[in-house]
Amino acid sequence: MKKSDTTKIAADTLCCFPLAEAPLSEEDASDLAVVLKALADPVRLRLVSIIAASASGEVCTCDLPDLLDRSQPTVSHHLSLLTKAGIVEREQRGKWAWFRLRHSQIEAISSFLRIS
Amino acid sequence: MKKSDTTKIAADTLCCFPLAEAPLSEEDASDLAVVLKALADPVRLRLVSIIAASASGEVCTCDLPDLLDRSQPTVSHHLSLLTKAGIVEREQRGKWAWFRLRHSQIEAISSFLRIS
DNA sequence: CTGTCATTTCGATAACTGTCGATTTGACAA
DNA sequence: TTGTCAAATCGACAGTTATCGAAATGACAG
Repeated sequence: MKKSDTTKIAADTLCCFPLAEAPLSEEDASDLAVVLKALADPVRLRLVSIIAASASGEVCTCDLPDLLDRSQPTVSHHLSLLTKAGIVEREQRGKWAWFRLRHSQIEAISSFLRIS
Repeated sequence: MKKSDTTKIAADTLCCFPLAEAPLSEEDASDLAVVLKALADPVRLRLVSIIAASASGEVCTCDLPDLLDRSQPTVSHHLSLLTKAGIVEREQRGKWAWFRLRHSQIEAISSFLRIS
């Protein structure tokens, strides 16, 4: 995959190299680590679970600083990482931005780990 | 869960709070992040894939510095993190230590993320 | 075009993480 | 008990990451 494509990191790696099939190359491992690192943070896990658990499946950025007890720039930073990792997607609607999960990417991670 | 139990971090959290069910508490999110962080590193991903892909399902520590191109203390450090996160388990056999995956923990992570 | 308000970017700082050489600990054989 | 070799811990350092206030950018209404 191209290193320059930052919007769907490792999507093709996830789909093509199940964990148990063969030892990962250094490059594939690095790509995958980017996606997993995006999830492996308490604030981002809460962020993802807030979106996942919301009735409408989407959340307005404007509510997140309060819900997460973090400043607005910090929330923006975490949303940016999740977006780059392809885990959430952003939609501008009127004055505010809304985020929803990219279920396919989360499912891809889940499948990748399904080795038992 | 008890913070002091470092050998099976978040195993009960993983089993009981699927991602989409409700927003994670700060504490649950921190516990989960520990497990995901253990996976979210290129060296540790390669380590896990090497074990998963091995015919016998286990690997001798003695081979790992060469396979991973890292020093013995560095490999030991990564193995320690994976063990604390409950992702691998260690068995002393004669002079060497062998590691195998704890499939249940990896499957737990996989299930936790299965929200689609 | 201008003002307002949401969001990102910048800059700085503290905390965390990966890495390795050196040392210590630990298991086993004789 | 002692010697040998594997593995963990220690100490140090470089690179990364989370965080926030301040400033810049961007979207929208009038």
